[in-house]
Amino acid sequence: MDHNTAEINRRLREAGYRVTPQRQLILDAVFELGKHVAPDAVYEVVRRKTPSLSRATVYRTLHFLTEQRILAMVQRADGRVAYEVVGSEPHHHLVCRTCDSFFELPHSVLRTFRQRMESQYDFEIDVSHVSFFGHCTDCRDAAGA
Amino acid sequence: MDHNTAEINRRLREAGYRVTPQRQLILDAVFELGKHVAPDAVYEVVRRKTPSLSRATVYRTLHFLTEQRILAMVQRADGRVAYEVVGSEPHHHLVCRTCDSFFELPHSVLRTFRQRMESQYDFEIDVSHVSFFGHCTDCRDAAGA
DNA sequence: AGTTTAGCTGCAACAATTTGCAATAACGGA
DNA sequence: TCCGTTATTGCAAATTGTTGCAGCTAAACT
Repeated sequence: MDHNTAEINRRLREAGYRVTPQRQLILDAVFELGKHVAPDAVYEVVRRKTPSLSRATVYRTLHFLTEQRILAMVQRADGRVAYEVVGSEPHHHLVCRTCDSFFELPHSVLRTFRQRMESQYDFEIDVSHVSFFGHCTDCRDAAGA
Repeated sequence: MDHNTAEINRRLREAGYRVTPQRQLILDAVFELGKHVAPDAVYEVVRRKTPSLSRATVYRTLHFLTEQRILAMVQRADGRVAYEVVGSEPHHHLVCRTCDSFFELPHSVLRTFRQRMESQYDFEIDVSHVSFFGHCTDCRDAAGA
């Protein structure tokens, strides 16, 4: 896991926020855990290093890092949310409502759509991550059988 | 509020489910409350008529009616879910992450996108309702000032 | 109308998430 | 390096959402 902590810390401080050990631990945990990380999974990881760190801090920090565009909030099929690190290239997901599996889509599939929304409605879609829900081949086959 | 209760009841019974007073009350409440209805708002309404009706039943019924495609689950900017009645024509929303306001989009904006996902990935997107998150004109102006 | 039976509800315990508040500590300036 | 300001944390309580289970009742059949 090779994220540029210094750069992120600089961004936060520049915006008037503080870089606390809790925030660093939580961000490290999300990096370590990879994609679609649930709040509880983060809590389990950070609590091993710092048992005093509270659940409330995990939730608040995940929200905070999302506001700062360091993390992206992703919606899971069951309605709960998960998080992942905002990479250099945005990408999107097709999430199966039945089996909860997901497929990645390149950003390009939304590029023209986004531009259209911006010119037509003057609304700037946050494309760091978009999830589409539906049903994958396998589950459709299983249901239709 | 002029929804065809008889037609919905028929559909449910035909599928082997029961039409209970609780389900009717809850569906009426969603109709009455309009768009993007939160579970708790439904609970508050139905509890006035039937105080014994439990929160669990509200949540379970909202899920159930969503599975039956009578309601659609919509994602709010804060990650929580809300519900609305599935109309004859699907539509979508642009939801502002800052002020939580939303704009309706006609289904046509996703028609070709959906077809592409189906032919390219064999994934059938559930288009009864899709939410895009981002920032509206006003909030962008306010932030950028 | 009475009986059956399987779907549905209420309760209560539990899990997940948010919030108020007092104590703490990051960080800029002396 | 110490200090003061104020963002941030931890705790505990409040909200919000889920689940197991035992009793209830809608719907079908007679």
